[in-house]
Amino acid sequence: MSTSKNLLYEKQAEIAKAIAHPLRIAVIDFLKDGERCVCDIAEHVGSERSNVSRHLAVMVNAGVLSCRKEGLKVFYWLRTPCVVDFLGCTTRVLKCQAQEHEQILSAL
Amino acid sequence: MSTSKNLLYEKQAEIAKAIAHPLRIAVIDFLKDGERCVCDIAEHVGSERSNVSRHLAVMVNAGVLSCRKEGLKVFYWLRTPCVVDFLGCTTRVLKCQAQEHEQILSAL
DNA sequence: AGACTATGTGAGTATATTGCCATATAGTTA
DNA sequence: TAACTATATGGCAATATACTCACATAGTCT
Repeated sequence: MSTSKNLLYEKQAEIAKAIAHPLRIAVIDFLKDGERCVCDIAEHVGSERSNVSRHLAVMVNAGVLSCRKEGLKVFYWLRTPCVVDFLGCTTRVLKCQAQEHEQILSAL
Repeated sequence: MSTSKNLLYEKQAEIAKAIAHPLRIAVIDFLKDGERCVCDIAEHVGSERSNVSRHLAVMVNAGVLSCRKEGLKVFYWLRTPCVVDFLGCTTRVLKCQAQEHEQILSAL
């Protein structure tokens, strides 16, 4: 495999890693309707602000989120809405798994 | 947030985690054209078979891949093609980042 | 200026992930 | 049966990640 391909895969993995956490997925799901401040996000996902702030930084760093300051608050939003589509893909995978389990059960 | 939602987010994160590795993304990209055996995958991504085997197991466990045995070989394939779309999403994120960097450069 | 609110960060601990080696397992072929 | 090939797995060391607490920073309001 070429070096440029490997570099691409690393970058893509970085983005996937930035999504691959229950709390961060909860944030993405919360932000699909528009921007929110840290305090609202923290309350919604039920975690400490310092913790949420760090998770948000990870996603901004990977290019998944953007943010803007307004007074005391910092608002975050999805920079590329297609990450929401990915959540749809994961539910498809889960449905696929559930169907298989059903088939196994009905064969018992 | 409800407990069922949290359970969903955890499952979704598990799937994202199963994708979030350069080698595993290389595998997904390789499998988009159809099933392949471990030895072919290992050669293509340029890594040890034992290592590749473990990564494949992670993805099967998460429901991203399926496999079948044929003689000595084990063939793996994408169980839900939409994970390939996710790779497209990551490249969109990267393009978005590149454009921003360009804008910054041209403003210097 | 001083009190207050929202957010970010350093440090430490706990836990998870990865890669490598050696070895086990399973199927093939002579 | 013995040698061989493909794949999987146990154990270990190195590294990365996550959470919590305390504290720092920055903006607001009186």
